[in-house]
Amino acid sequence: MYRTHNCGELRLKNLNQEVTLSGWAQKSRDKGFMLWIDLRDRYGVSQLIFDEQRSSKELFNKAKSIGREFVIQIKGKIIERSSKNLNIPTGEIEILVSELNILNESKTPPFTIEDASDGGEELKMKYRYLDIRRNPIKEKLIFRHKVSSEIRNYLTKLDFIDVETPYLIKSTPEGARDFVVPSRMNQGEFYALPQSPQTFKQLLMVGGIDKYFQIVKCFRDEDLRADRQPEFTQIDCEMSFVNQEDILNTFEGLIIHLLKSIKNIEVAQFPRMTYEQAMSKYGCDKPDIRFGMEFGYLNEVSQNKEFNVFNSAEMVVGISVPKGNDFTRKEIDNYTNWVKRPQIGAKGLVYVRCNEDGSYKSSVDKFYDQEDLSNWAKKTNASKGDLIIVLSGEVTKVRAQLSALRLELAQNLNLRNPNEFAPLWITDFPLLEWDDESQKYHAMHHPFTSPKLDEIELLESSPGQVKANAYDLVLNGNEIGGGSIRIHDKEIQALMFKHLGFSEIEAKEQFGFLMNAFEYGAPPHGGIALGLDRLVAILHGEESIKDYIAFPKNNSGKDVMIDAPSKLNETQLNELSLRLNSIE
RNA sequence: GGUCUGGUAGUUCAGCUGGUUAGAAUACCUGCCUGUCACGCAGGGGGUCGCGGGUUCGAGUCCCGUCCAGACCGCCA
Repeated sequence: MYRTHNCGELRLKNLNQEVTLSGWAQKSRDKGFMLWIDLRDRYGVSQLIFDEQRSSKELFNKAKSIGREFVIQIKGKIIERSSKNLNIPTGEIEILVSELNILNESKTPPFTIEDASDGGEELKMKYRYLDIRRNPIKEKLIFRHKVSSEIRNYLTKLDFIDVETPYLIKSTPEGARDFVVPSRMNQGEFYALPQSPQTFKQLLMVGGIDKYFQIVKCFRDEDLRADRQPEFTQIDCEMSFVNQEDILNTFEGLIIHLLKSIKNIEVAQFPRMTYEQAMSKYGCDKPDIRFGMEFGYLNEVSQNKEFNVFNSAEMVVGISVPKGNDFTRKEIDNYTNWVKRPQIGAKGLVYVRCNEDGSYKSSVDKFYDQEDLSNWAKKTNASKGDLIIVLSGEVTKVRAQLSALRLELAQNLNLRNPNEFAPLWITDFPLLEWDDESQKYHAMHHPFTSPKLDEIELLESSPGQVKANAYDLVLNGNEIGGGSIRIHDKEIQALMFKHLGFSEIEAKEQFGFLMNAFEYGAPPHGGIALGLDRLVAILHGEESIKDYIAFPKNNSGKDVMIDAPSKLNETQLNELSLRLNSIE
């Protein structure tokens, strides 16, 4: 037997018990006459003690030879410490070791296995298995498990069933780039890994599985970010005989359940906002509503004066920064430079200081009098002591710029409290989105999303105006899920494909199986997919999903630990009848 | 595809406007230490300054190229 107890559970009440423990030697403190080893396993740390008087010379010397991260097994007696450490749960006891067995030696690890490690990101990725031994990473994995098991509990209780869908499926040109897998048995042909099990879950609805869920890996061959990995996990759900309201309520309930069961936080009913409202109030479709700073539109009160920058702008829009009048000139200059970076792309910013005496001091005093500025303050809800920041330009650009600045300001003013959770629904997304590159409309959500039926005639005349029965779940400024009521009528589906620029033949080739299924009594249905990695990270108070994935990829999509992706040898290529263009 | 930041000891970093033998902390090794828990004290070993080229009497430092890492923009139905 390797162990009778784990390293985290022993307390004073276990005094005088004989125990066997196994684990890793985290650290030894050799005091000459006495030697302590911190023995660590998944559950905690227990202190082992060896000394000149109570331990045999042989045992004492063996203990001295133990290096960091040796795997050892010991037998010993629980004794009370004569100097206690109340910082750790096991700090009142220690184990007087009588037998020591080295199960495995270890090289000195390249970084310290401690809560605050000295290792850098890259190194820790390369030795991910050592990083996982550290509490912060280990706890994140455990936290993820808690979240996913609560999700299973909640959905199972509501009669959802977990159905697995295939990973080797068909490539489609819509949406993100597919990861592609060559077929050996069907030479020259390729599978694609799913970007989501979308069509399969709809087929399950046709199959009568009226409540489906799956916690499932999805794959997208696009560039990475802190919150984006090429393979990621979705909580994929679909329901039949439901309308949008049913779905929102069901999954609002899921988030409420998670916040309650995991964070012990009660949240009220989620606010709802249409896409149009969100874009107008916050300039983006995933607003962080933990703080205000809503957009104030200033065209009326700023144009037709002498200031040409604003006069020629399509949109003039500002936000009021609470207590922003405290900013120094230098801080404001820094924000000016910040918005001028190519990533933001603004030409500059106009600011108005709202002084405590009720007067205004702006960077455009030459063009605007106190009354003008007081109108700006009204529009942006600014009070004394605030700072109004105004940007101008094309609608889509200036919204994105001011939205980014709003988040940056809130971040710096500590208004984005990671322990506060502000979920909301964004509804009524546009059905279609114009794509400049391909010069055609494509589905904003996906091609199976149902249009608002009363707007369907607009598809011909002004396709950009048609709204969809589509919704996103937003948490603290992050999109953590999105879904829609699907089309279940083959005529409407055919109409959609037509408007997305598919010929009948193309539509049949790519989605014929779905349209066939719709010939056999497809129920009305809809669903949602939530990003598990993101949800877990945000619930844990972080934005980067990397540490919540046991073995993540780096910035360029590589796994530096196993060195993937890697080259195929000639034999493998031949088997697949693939030949590489010379890339060397 | 683009913008920016970084690459110096096992590790994390410092190294100014170019100038003796490239430093600190930590880790590692040795010795000492009668209750440590970030133990302490003394000593020691450890460097192709990412790589290639250039400028210069002289390059870790300046220039060009390149590779790698990270953040962001594009992209992500």
